[in-house]
Amino acid sequence: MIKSKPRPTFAPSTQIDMPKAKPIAKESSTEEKIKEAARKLFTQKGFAATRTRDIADEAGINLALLNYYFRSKQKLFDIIMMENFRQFIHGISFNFQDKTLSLEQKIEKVVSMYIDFLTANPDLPLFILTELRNNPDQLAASIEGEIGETRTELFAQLKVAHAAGYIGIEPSHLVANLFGLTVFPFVARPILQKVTGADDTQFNNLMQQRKELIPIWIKTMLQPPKPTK
Amino acid sequence: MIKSKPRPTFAPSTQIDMPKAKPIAKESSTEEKIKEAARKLFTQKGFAATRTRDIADEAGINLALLNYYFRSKQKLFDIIMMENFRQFIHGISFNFQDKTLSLEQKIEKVVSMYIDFLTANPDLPLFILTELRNNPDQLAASIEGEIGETRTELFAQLKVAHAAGYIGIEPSHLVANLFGLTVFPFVARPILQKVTGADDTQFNNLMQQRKELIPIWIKTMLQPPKPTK
DNA sequence: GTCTATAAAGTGATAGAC
DNA sequence: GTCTATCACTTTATAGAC
Repeated sequence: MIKSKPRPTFAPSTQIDMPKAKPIAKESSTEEKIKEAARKLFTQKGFAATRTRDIADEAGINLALLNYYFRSKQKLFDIIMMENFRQFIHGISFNFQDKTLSLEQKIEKVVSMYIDFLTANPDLPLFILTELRNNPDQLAASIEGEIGETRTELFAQLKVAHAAGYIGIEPSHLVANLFGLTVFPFVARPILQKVTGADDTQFNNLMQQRKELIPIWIKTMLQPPKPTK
Repeated sequence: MIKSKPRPTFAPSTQIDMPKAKPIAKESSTEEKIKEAARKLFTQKGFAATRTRDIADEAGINLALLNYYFRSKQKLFDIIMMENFRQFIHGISFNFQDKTLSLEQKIEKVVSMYIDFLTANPDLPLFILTELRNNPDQLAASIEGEIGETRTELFAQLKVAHAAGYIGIEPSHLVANLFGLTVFPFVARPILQKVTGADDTQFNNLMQQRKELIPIWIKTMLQPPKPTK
């Protein structure tokens, strides 16, 4: 049972469909099959290198159906892009908003959660970084909407803490280091495996180790400068 | 004075032209203009999103000339790709082969040189990472040729040093951290600027600071575990 | 060497039958 | 809702004049 979807002659091109609550949870509808195929290919190869025909083949349906459901390649991409991006930053937002956790605890949680997430979605960060460079402003609003308040507040707190000498690192460097240490290995995975000679299993083991190691390294950076003895 | 270039009917498609020593250094020949235009567009937008017409326009010449000189979009791309990649890893190779430097000194030099290099070529790392994911094996040989011996040797030394307890970090993590801390900020620059609120000048200042900071952080990681007192 | 014109193939999107 | 057939346009590449 699939809902009918009228095709507007002039769809407002700026509007992006938000994911709707599905009335039937388990059934993999045609619309959903197309979206999953599109997510796979767009995330792996990017917008320009992905052919709509390949998406249709991957979904096991006809090319015409793709346009029937999503009207255009661009609109389908916008939906995937938005969902990928929300997923990518949701974990940060979620953990950093938890006021019962100390800064160290927040870092531990975010690192651990992110390493699991990236292990399961290895192509996502490079996709985000690439397409975000192509649409510098499209996602400004998206970032604000998802983590705007938390970001502003947390960043202000960190700046105060640094100015007062409680932490020995500027917040900008802290953010760069936290995500550099956590995300970069997944982005540079092919090079790293080549350089270190690690196979897939060894690589995953190394990433698991980093759940413990990164918070230790970050904590050291956080320590205020020692008083000259 | 531009050299004539016969067009073979069946060019071996796997062969990639190596950069040749130019007899005339200063003159910007048509061939060179095309290459520079191609480098700019390919590096910014990737292979699939770049049109040969755009390259021709950017170079100020006709589309037919591009094919006259480089035979096909793919061959032109292969040349740019190879040159970009060699440039990207040359600095590492160069500094790590200098046997008069200690490990700490090598790290200082590589970080400093790389931050200047990435500041001048901000689009290069994302290009390398993206296109390298698309051609996993094409560059395996290239890495080996450029830094193969040095890599093997240095990595073996680090493993011995770690096993003997002289350094407190596994070599794989050291490599991941060194390049994560150095390269990642440039790759994630749009996000970082949004999150930290830094403008372009402030961003560049932060990167300059990291020339001093990253070696300090890395040195801390290198320290062997303290004996339990 | 450089151009204009055009071939040849690819690609997004639609019409219309069922 | 789903399909086949096809249009309209883009893009790479070549032919041939100068």
